Amino acid sequence: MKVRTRFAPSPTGFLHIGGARTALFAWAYARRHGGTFILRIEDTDVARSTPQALQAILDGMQWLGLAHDEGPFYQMQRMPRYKEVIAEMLAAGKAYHCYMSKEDLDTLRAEQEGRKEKPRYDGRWRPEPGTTLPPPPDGVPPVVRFRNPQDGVVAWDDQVKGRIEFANSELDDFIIARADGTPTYNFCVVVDDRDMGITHVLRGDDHVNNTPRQINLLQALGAPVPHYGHLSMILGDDGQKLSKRHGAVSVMQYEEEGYLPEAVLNYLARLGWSHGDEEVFSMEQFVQWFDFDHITASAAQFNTEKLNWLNAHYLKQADPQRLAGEATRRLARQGVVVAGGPDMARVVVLYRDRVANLNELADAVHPFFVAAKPADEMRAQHLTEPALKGLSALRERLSACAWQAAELGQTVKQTATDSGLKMPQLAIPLRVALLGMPQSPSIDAVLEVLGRERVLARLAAVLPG
RNA sequence: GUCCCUAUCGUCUAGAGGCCUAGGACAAUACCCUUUCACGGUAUGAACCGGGGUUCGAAUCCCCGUGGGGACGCCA
Repeated sequence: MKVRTRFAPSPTGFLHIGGARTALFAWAYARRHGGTFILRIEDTDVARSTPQALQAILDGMQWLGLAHDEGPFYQMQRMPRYKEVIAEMLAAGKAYHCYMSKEDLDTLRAEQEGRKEKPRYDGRWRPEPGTTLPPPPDGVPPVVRFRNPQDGVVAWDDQVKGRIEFANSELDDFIIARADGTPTYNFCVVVDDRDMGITHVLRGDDHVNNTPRQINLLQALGAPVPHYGHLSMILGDDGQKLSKRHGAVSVMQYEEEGYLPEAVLNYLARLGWSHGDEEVFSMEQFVQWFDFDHITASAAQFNTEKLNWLNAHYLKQADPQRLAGEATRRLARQGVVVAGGPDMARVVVLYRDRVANLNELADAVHPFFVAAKPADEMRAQHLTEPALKGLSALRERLSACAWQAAELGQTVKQTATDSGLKMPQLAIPLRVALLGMPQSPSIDAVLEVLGRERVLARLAAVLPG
């Protein structure tokens, strides 16, 4: 059987970290088995769905590189199909019209809750042999309810949680079409999963309770039941549940914050799934290893520090041209133009193993392109009389020195000695003069990359006279 | 309230009855490297929710508690 998985977000918000992980796992499973990964947009909640949200989801998927093989399919475009199936079910007696009003339903629920019972529909319009239904009231458009089995259990072997059973007596005859004729979620999912030939459904474990209903529906339709795997939720850094109000952010926010997609992907893969002690791996490797046996059944807390570590790791080995492009773009957003400055790819190599994200990289690289006037305090502390003397001597030698790291380092060292200064007593003021800060990568590399012209000019700017 | 899920270091996890004196990673701490700051390296501390079973033997299996989460919509 050819594997077919799907990711089925509803466009009512951005793609958050939990959704991204679900998509990643479904994608990886399809890839792993040479199957098909399908994107389906569950946009039947017209009131809450927005084109912006849809775009945000598409952007997020693209940034992560989770390409779908089929779709996107839109449920709103499949209405005729749903109505067709509803008509079939009605005709076959697998579903029926229910004329109970919303108000009556609410009272029923209130009563049940008052009696500390699980609120559910009492089946008053369910046709049963031997009972006669009241005549349908005039002018009340009915909903369509699924005739759910009343006895026995629904069970499935969940790919991540193991066997799960529900007694049919716990379920009620849920609505599959509203009074206005539009189909409801559980029904659309079932028709789609069937029509699209989905073999493996991977989704958040908030859907566990929908699964028995969907299985019953599938069986009533005579459709095969796919394998289900319910992924536990991802909690925030503080262990709290993620919500719009609290901590839930778009995957695109990670892009903004300077994370590399491969770091986010690696982190997400490892959050709730494992392959022995492996921590750092490529998506190619992940796809080869991915299986359902090693998905964690319990909720996982998001850990930004570990993501940061992974991001720093991928930054260290990222291609300089790529990093240069990112740094340039991020600087441009701050209105900083890098054209005419030193070679960005070389500057970036100086910093890629010292920063944790692309924004830090852009900040670190900034002073190479914009000469920062050292603050007065910094001047007073570092650009002292003897230091300036040393810098002056150094400037002279630098104007003639061969422009190559080893040579430059030697020159600085020699100048320090000749000026009666210890290395840091000259190198730190030099950093302050050049970059406006007392710390930097090794001074010879900084000099080399900055270039003679700029070095001499920046030294001149701090030297008296 | 009812039903369902879940429980190993602070965090992510390894562990499918003896390989466990419970392993790895992040974080923490210490030291080393670096005549700057980082990076890096080495080392250390740190956990099987509780109680009952089953078994020669249980972190692993079963039951009961407890904690955490989810669902109970003419939302998805």
